Amino acid sequence: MRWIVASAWPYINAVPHLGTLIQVLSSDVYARYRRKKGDSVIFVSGSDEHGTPIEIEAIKRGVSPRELTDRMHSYVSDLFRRFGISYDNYTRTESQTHIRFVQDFYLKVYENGHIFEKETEQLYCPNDKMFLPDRFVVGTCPYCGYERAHGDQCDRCGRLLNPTDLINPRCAICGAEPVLKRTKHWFFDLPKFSEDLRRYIEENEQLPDNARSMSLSMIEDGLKPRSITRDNRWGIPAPFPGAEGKTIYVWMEAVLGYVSAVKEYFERMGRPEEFERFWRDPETKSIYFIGKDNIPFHTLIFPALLMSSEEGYVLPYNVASTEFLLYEGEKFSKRERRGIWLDEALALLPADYWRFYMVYIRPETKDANFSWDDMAAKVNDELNDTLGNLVHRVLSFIKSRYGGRVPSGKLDEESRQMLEEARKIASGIEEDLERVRLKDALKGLLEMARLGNRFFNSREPWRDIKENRARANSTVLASYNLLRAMACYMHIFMPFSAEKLWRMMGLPGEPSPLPEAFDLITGTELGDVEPLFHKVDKEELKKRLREIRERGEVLSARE
RNA sequence: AGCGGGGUGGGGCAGCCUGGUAGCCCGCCGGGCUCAUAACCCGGAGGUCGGUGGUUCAAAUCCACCCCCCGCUACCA
Repeated sequence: MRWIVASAWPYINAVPHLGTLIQVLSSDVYARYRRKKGDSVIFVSGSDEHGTPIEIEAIKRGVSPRELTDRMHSYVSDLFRRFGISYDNYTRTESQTHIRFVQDFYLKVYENGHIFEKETEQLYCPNDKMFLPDRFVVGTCPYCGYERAHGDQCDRCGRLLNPTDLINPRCAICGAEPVLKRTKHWFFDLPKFSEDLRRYIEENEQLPDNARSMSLSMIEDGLKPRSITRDNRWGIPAPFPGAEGKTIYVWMEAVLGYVSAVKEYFERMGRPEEFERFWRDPETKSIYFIGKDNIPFHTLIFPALLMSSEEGYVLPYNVASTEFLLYEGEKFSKRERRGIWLDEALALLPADYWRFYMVYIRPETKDANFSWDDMAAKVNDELNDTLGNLVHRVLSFIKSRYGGRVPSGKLDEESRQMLEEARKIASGIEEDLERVRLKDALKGLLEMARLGNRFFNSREPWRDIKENRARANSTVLASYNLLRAMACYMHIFMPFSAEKLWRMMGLPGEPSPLPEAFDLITGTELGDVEPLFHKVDKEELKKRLREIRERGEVLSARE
């Protein structure tokens, strides 16, 4: 089976925080699972680097947008690599392949008659010489009198606004008074696809309920044409006749990155024809990991765009969306330095600790909360004590009582039953992964560890070793093989630790594919054994985080 | 305001779609073990499932209304 696995493209005007990691990590777990099942997987994402906020950030720093995004792209790529994200291609919207692809794509859609132009009036800053997105106009709220209301919404009274409603409107960048100016834009005729979209959503029952209900109700309410051009300078030039000086709206081009990134990957591999095999084979399945705010883009706009190109691209098979992540009960806020940014996270703890905890609290049904108390509790009590300690007690037992060599011989009935039980838990893990219930899947791994602890306790091999060697052998052999299976599943969630465990167990290469996870191994010579995890001290971590910020040790701390 | 999600023992969550007297992890209390990172295992106390009303032999689970929290509302990305 062929799979395209993707995560939403992070907008790289700043270093991403832990909330962004949720999607990236979820998609990685899923991609790793599919590969370990033996599927053919291409896993892509990239930096979303066009648009007004980046242009402004660049002005603020006195560099060109391209210089800024060059730097950020390589910084962010490296962070993802260090988090163990196994992208086949993490690219960027400035990639030549992407730019050309987007232009060709929209020209095709244009020729197919799904794009029309329309004149509108918009606020323009004569000083910065640019049209201002609603968000970039500030002024006094006509309802509550709040003086720092934004053009789209008043942050104090919450009312939705039009930028022209504001009293005394100002450009958010320079403070000058904007003027109304006529401008022409190109629109995608989304409503035309309403019926096809409805059918698509209704027929794809694997789409999650939240995505389905939200999408169908939007169709019910009536879709509107979506503008695909902007008056930005920093972006992909719109290819339409008469659209000189216009660029493609970032959202409308970034979603096409899912296609162009695969194309780029295979071109680089020297097998361009594989691209067609992935994207045009109706059997190929694609899955997108996103936050719930992106649902309409992935269940409505993106599929409609793919339909409108008439190129036979496969529509999204699944859209795995999550709720939001809060930090100590509040929203992440860069301005108030509330949250944890990815480079800080890696300076605090190894990637696997974050991978473990982030999947553990993945906001699958409701907003989740990051708290230091909870994080320390989960890492210490579950990852370290339950899982880490099982590994250590079994391996060090083999070291001290068996000279580091796993016994060979036969498993007795009780040992076989234990492994049978583990196999059941493992198939539960796979079921959960199939249904993209990553949280439960991870808990299955802990359940295996509990099973192992229970087994080891009740069998008391430290007693048998003196009186009943054969029974002790069976206990140890079964426990060792349980660890081996666990390493295979752990590899999906915590790749670094799983590989380390594999080495400590004296096994060659990487943890095996899932179908081989329970093949019985005997007689192995262990490698060096040391604790797989250690406990964390939340006060220490918080102190360390303050230090990192005070000293500006990482980029996000200096931004 | 509209739309979507949530409100379950001290904390964190599952169950609700496919109704049958509540499950998991942590914490707490008591016990066991000593191979292990003061780790592990066993037992126990503790909730009537936001509120009200309804459907039903039976509701956390279905329906209605209400209260509270969060997110989105399509030119922020």
